[in-house]
Amino acid sequence: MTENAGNSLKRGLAILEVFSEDRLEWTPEELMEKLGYSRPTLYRYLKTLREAGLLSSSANAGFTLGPKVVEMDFLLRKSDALILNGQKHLKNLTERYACTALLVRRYGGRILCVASERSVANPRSSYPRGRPMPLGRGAIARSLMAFLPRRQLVPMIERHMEDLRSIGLGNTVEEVYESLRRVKRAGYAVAFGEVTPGVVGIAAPVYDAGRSPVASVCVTIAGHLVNGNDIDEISAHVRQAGREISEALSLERENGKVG
Amino acid sequence: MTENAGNSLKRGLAILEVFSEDRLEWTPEELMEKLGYSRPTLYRYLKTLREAGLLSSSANAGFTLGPKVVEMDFLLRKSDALILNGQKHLKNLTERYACTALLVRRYGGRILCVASERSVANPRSSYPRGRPMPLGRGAIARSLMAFLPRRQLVPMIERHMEDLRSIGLGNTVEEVYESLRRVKRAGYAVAFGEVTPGVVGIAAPVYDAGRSPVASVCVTIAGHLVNGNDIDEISAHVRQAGREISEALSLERENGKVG
DNA sequence: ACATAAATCCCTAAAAATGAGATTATTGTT
DNA sequence: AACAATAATCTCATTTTTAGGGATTTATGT
Repeated sequence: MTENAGNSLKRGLAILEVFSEDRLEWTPEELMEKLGYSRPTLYRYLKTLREAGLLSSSANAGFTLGPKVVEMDFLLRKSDALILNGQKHLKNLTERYACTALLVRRYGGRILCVASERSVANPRSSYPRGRPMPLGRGAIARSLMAFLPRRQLVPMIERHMEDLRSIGLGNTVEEVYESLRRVKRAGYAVAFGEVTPGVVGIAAPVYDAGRSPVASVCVTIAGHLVNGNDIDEISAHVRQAGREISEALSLERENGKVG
Repeated sequence: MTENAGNSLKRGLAILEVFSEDRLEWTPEELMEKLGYSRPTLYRYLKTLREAGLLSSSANAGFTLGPKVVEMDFLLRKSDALILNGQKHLKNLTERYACTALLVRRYGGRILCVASERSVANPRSSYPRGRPMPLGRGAIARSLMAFLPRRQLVPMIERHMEDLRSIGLGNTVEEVYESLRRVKRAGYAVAFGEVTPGVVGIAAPVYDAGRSPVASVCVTIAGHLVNGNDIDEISAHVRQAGREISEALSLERENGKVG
């Protein structure tokens, strides 16, 4: 089904790709169907992946992701410069406002929350650590898109034109592009209830060393808690956090990784 | 260095194995040395793993684990029956006592915390989610070992004889075995400062369907907060939690996975 | 004990992996 | 800005795996 011809590592890893929020469990039969692998081949892959701890099979049920994932996640939290440098800024933000603060990383056409802190009991924001977020809507997505170079940006706009139009960013690619230019000039993005109804998102980009942002720092806060002035104040802090994290990242870069 | 001959999936996945808490970052050069792969081969693997999001490379630094790990961890949290069923029991325990409550899973010769809750500000216990725990010491390890069948147990005792002796479980394999039998009869394990000084651990096994426990539920609590009676009380709750989680797991098993 | 389904084994043609060495990017330096 | 040093990629012939049909074994349920 998928065309992963000729590369047994890739073919094996493709199995990990089929797990998603709506499909947390797969039987060998289903995997054969989905991936088009023959029975013995599939079983060979599954065996290897299970031995590596990446998959886990419980008798009656099918296969799920395995405990090695938990271990790797722990290691990642200890090694990801973005998380390590960003955490304290998230703390600052949640201490100052009744909000959820997120670090969202861009990778391979997606954006993904990698760290979050919150100072409100019932978080209306529905994107905990690890859940991929929509690309076409929300302050975070926009704070990343707006700062991309035109070459990367235009195709992305085209891909998400429908969403972008529906939130009123413009009806043509050029109009959207212009809207995003304004976001870029402002240095941050604000969204009112685009992702979660009633929740305001305020996001600013984080840079690594290059021209394109690698991540976004974002505050989500209940709409009824804030007015225009509050948003101005918060966004100043969010931008500041974005700048400081960026600086920390590029410093680390220069000196080579430290410790 | 490692003998992973003839299996490119295995060889590729072996790269993920070298990441550890003391070694969060690897350069290609180091990986070649460690794994004994040729330069082009290694780079091919790295490319594939990076494309899959499992690795991430930042220019100046080497390779680290990648964002896909975060995503998979999110999915795992949503699909692991142990976590799903156990979470509320952890909550119960932390609400009742000023403690940290853990779920620890056994896999491939290791034990690994997969979920934790805490009701104390500064957690003395040093094993957050994802960090592999020592096998030879601590209530958790013992609550898992004690319930293994002799065949599996004896070699494990031998492997960890040094630790086991140092905590006073016995000087010979037979003596340790007898001590563990007593733990089994009691139905739970208690440890005083074996893993973290000043911290008491109380753990009970969790079963899946078979004879050997698949996990352990554990409470760690500051030693100065508890006396003998408290420990009796807590351990009753911990055992109860273990039983209830086990029951939930085997029910799910019988009916096939539900959700 | 028996039937049914699930997982593994066996095998060889066909395809992919491998690595030495050359080549090309990338980065840092004067 | 040219250059040196390093890092990453490419080429290609050879060797090694891989893949998958079909048979077989093992597990599972009745």
